[in-house]
Amino acid sequence: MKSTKSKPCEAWQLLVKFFFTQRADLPTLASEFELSPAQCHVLHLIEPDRPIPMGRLAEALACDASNVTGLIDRLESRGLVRRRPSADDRRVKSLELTPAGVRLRSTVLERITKPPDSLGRLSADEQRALVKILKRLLD
Amino acid sequence: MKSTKSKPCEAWQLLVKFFFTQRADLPTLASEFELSPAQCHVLHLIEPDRPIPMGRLAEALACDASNVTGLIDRLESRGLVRRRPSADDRRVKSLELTPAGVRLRSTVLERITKPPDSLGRLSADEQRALVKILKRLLD
DNA sequence: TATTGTTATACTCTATAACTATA
DNA sequence: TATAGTTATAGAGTATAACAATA
Repeated sequence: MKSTKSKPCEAWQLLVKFFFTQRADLPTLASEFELSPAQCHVLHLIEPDRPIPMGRLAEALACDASNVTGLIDRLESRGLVRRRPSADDRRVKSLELTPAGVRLRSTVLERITKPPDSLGRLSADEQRALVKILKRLLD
Repeated sequence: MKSTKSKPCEAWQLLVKFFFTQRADLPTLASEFELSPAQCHVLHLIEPDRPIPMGRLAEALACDASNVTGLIDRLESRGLVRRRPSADDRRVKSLELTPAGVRLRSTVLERITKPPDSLGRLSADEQRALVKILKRLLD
């Protein structure tokens, strides 16, 4: 009952492990930039020059819309994000990164998994294989 | 400036994306079992038949030890985890899953990334490659 | 009427600091 | 003195429900 039938499981067990490892690291990493894990997540989701309505951000975060208000309040008060009224529908507010937000996002994303350390040990072939596989997983 | 020099980055960018996708999914998934994301994390870290001192769990979660008290209080009150005094050092309390905890952990871990859906589309070779790569990344 | 975002409320998660009981 | 876990406290994250403005 050890490694008999569970061939397809090993891969996902490792992916789960990777996920939880990253999850444990995120608070420390985020605090380097005085961000919370959730704020990092928001920064990741708001791409530069791609305004996103608050409701769609809530969807992407898979959380209630009421959270987004406070989350964005805090990021906006730090000058990282802006609320912009939508032209089409005056109920909708779109979110966009400020220049400072764009810079911080880029810094955080480069920092979040340090490619030289772990990925540098992969051969070019392995990296290509990994990219191909992850693309399929995320499609 | 699209795919010129950033060969090693694509892999980690995808891993980051995978991580945040999973992070968004976790609250919904956890709530299926009336667990919080943090409780899922704890359940993942306490392996069956492997008691772990509270302090070491705090380390693994990369959080302050004071959190673990409340986190474990709630899991213990649901009968999923037990506190056991350590024989060597009476200050230390070790944590272990109850039978119900072991069962729930297994269910949650099977559910957390549904292997048939995304991983099932990978060939055996790809799965082996993925396992090999992830093992290196996590070592 | 239905929808977008906000507010009010309550609970969980989290860190800091002070405490206890052991060592 | 130092360490393991707890308690007290405060702030952030989260969901639910009720609300305002707009559609």
